[in-house]
Amino acid sequence: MRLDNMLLAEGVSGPEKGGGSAAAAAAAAASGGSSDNSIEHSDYRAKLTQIRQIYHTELEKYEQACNEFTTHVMNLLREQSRTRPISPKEIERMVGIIHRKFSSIQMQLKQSTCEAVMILRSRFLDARRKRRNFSKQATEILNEYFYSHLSNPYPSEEAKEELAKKCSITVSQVSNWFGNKRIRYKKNIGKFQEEANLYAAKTAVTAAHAVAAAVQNNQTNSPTTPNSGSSGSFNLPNSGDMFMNMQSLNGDSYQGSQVGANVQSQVDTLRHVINQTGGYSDALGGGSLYSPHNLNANGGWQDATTPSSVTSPTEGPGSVHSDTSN
DNA sequence: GATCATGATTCCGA
DNA sequence: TCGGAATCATGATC
Repeated sequence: MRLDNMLLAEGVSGPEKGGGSAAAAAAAAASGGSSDNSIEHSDYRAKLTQIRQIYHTELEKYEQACNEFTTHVMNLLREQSRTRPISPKEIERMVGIIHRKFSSIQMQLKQSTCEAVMILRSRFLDARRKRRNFSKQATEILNEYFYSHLSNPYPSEEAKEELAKKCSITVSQVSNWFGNKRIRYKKNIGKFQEEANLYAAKTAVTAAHAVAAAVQNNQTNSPTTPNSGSSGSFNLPNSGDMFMNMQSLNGDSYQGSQVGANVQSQVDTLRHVINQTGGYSDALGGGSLYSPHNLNANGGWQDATTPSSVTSPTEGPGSVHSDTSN
């Protein structure tokens, strides 16, 4: 029954018209539905049609053989009935045996056809074989998210869905991408530095605006806010202190508020820009402009299992930022 | 065709 | 179940 269903689903058995179209549609869906696969899909359909033809030919042959053999046995029994009495029940039993034998052969045929289809599918539709690079836009969106959430590059389910929608890929592809990105970034931070610079610079203006707005907002709400001497402008030469100020802003004045949450992610980017402007030297960086400050001593991401808004990304063991104000 | 980049899969541990 | 790590398989570039 399962074999029948599968063959039906694959378009091997069932009505001839449109045979394999469902499978071809599945193929299109599996490979992202891009039109550049149409040649391969037609190839797939051709092979499927070939399997279908062989299956039907063999099936017909078996049915014919079954009928012929049944007739032959019936004739033999008829001849034997001249010498000994043969009951209709015996004839029925013999026919039953023959049909069972042939149906088991048919089952084998179905099984091997299924196998052939599975092999065909794996060969043509295996995602690994059909790997396609994401579009430039998709990669940019993913990278922007990654580098702007560097302190905690673990998007929530909602964020993954949002990214998937934006990039026209699946949620699992987003998960794969972040999995690969995290591990490759961690393995070779130096290699990704340039990329990080690019995306950090891209979002720097936004970050600056967000932080400036936050600072202004903070000043409006509490005029006696400490560490707010620069009035919203960035004091790059002393960026270590400035970052502490931002930490203070984020942690003290805006903790728990929506603004604070937004600023937090922007801060990651901004910190990077600060590093790039030469105002921040990293003792652990080994000459690296973009220091792996978000990785803890064990090589894991800081706060990997806790929301980034709860703990400061630069706090904790191994942080070289924590006491620069002294 | 060698090499690198990258998306997907698998295995394993927490 | 999720994420890290290793690996595979394919695409892109030279």
